[in-house]
Order: sequence, then C-alpha cells, then structure tokens
Amino acid sequence: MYLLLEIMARKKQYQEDVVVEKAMNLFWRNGFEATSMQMLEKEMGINKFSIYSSFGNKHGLFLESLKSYKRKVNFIFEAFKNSNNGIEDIKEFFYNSVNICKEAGNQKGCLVTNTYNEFSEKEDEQIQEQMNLFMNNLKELFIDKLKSDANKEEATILKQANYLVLAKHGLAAASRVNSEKEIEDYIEMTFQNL
Amino acid sequence: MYLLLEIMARKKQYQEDVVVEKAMNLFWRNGFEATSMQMLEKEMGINKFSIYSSFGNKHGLFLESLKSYKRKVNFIFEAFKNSNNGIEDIKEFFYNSVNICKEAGNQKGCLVTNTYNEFSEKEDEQIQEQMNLFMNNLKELFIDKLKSDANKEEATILKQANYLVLAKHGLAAASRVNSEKEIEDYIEMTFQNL
DNA sequence: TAAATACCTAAACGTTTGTTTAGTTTAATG
DNA sequence: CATTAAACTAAACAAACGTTTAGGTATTTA
Repeated sequence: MYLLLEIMARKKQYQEDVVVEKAMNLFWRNGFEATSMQMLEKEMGINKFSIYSSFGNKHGLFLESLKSYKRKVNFIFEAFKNSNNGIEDIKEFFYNSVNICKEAGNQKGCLVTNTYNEFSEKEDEQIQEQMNLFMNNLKELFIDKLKSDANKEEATILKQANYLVLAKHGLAAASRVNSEKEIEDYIEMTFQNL
Repeated sequence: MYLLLEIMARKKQYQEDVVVEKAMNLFWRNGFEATSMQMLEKEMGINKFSIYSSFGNKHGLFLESLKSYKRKVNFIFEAFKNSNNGIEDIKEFFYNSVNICKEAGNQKGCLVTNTYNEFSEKEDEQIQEQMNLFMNNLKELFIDKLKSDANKEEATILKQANYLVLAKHGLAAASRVNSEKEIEDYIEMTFQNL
C-alpha cells in the first residue's frame, strides 16, 4: 500500500518541457481560443489523454506555455541586465524583442502582448497575474536603466518608463503587420524623445 | 408571375443599420471568434433567421459591422480634415481616438486595430482589404498634415507619417489596458520631436 | 375580404469544441 | 517470471458552434 508511490511502472515517452514548448509555439501563432486540442495533439505529438494527465486542461497547458515563453525569451533580459550602456541598452532590447516577434519568418508578435489583448476583456485571474508580473518586471528594468542618467528627475523617469512600456506594447502589435524598415524607423524615432 | 417583385407582403420589424450597430458593439468588445450567433441574436434583438436573411452569414455581418464602425468614427476624420493647425490636429486626432477606444467605461480598443490583430494570421481577403483601406487612408491624412510644414523634406514626412501610424496602432492596443494618465503622457511624448 | 408572400419563431442540422472513460500495452519491481 | 500500476490508444461524451429548414404569423395588394 505505502510503497505504491515508489513503484515506477512505465516512463513517459515524452518530456513535458519539450511538448510544452511545441504547444507554446502553436498558441503564439494562433492565440488561445483559435488553438484547438486537435491541433495541439498533432503539434505536440502526444495524445489528448497525455495532455490532460500532464497539464490538467487546455487552460493549464496555456499557463505552462506562458512560462515556457518566458524561459525562451529570458536570454534577452539577461543580456539587458548585464549591460551598462543606459538608454542604448533599452534600444537594443527593443530590437531583440522585434527579432523574436518575427521569428522564422512568421509574424507572431509577442505572446505576452497577444495574450494581453485576447484576455483583456475576460476575467481570468491566473492569466492577469502572469501578465501583470511580466509588465511590472519590464517597467522596473526600464526604470533602473533610466536612473543611470543622474541628471533625470524621478518624475521624468517614471514618465519615460511608462512611455517605453507602451511603445514596446505597440511595437509588438505592429511587428505582426509592418515591414522591418518601418519598424526600424519607428524604434529610432521613439528613442529620439528620450 | 412578373408582379411578385412589386408586392410587399410584410415589412421588416427592424432596421438593418440599427441592428448592425448593435452587432458592431458586440464584435468590438469581444472580437469576431469570441462573439457567437447566440450572443448576436440577443444583442441585436432579432432571430438567427433574420440575421442570415439580411447579412448572409456571420462573416457578412462582421463586414457590415466594420462599415458601421467607420460611419461611427467618421466625425473624427471630418473634424481632422476641416482643421488647419498642422501637427496639432494630429495630436487632437489621437486624443479623440483614445476617447472612442474607452467608450462608456469599457476598454474595447479600436475595432480596426483589434481586427487587424485577430485576422493577421488568417488569410481573409475581404477583411484585409478593409484594413488596408483604413490604414492607407490614415497614412495619407497624416502626410497631408505633415506637409503643412514647408520646411520638412519628403523623406522625413514619410518617416514621420509611418511613425504616427504605428504609434496610433500601439495606442489603440494600450488604451485597452492602461490608465488615462499613462495614455496622456504617452501621447505628449510621442509628439515631442515632430 | 381573400390571396399572396415576406417575415418571424423555433427546432434541428452536421461539425467541432474541450473533456472523460474504457480497454490495451509497456516496463519496473518482488 | 508474475504482478502491478502507470502510460498509451481510441472511442465516446455532452455542449456549443455556425447554418438551414419547416411551419405559423402578419401585412400588403387586388
């Protein structure tokens, strides 16, 4: 009776983090609603039963996909934190973000921004929490960088940080429909205002 | 036999442009996919049969809703065209746009931008055509205004017009999740260097 | 008032949705 | 090698989707 937990009968034939990343790519391209379990089965290469036993339901799988996305883009944030060129780092961050948005020729935008838009009218606490976490974190990072200019007042810093978050938001949306040249012009002009 | 077309048996108990506006508001709030025929029936106050006989199908109703949206926001464009304060007019246009986006306390964004996002991955010629029409028209209007400054070079004008279209795009997305104060700061900063 | 026909109600259509369940296969343990 | 339990396959589930159809109602014209 008590030993049951220790008995391994058969190992999973897939790694959860591997199939989650595949699911994430599908959600990224199509959004939550427009991605069906049938599509997920095919893309992930495992059966519906396996999906449900590993992630509970579609919603749980989506939450795990968001985490997978964060892991995927984490290297940008690391590079961002480890550099010390002030505002220039933020611009670099913007360019890196756009490159991810246009990954592999697809115009998928940013999964977080897409999710923000798709869920903004719904009331989903778990998703909202993930979103707020992401956005607040981003804002804090911008504030830190802006503080490297000692001449700036606190109020100016907050205003500029907010400006940058919105610009990033808009950029992610624009990256789905605009050309590379248009995006580049947009970024350059955005930073002329700082 | 030949007179059948002239005989009016019973008049419609609804006006098409009236129920379309109601449908438009629902699409505006929820997007195309997330709005079901059941919801539309309830909101429009007419039966499914009536919807199908008037608009063909859900897609046809959505296209009519887009046109209804254009009629609704048209007064902003008229005010924009009839004023002669150059760049200041564009800023005014941005503020007016945001006010519509936040209509009645709801944070619905801009129907065109929302649609742009929802349909960007699909291949829907009719929708794409409507979108491009709207966006190109907007860009042309911006270009006209920017030309009122005779000192500006042609290349600068094009670059700035493009910048403004993307900013408008981002603003519409941001208006769904950001506060009025944040939006205002964002607009002011956007126009700082034009 | 009677005939004609467009409109409306309401039920049903076939798919597809997310989710569950029963039955089979696989592999680790005693 | 037999036992055991987890992981697999595949079929079925109810509910909701967009769409269609049949039958009753209402109103205009002659």
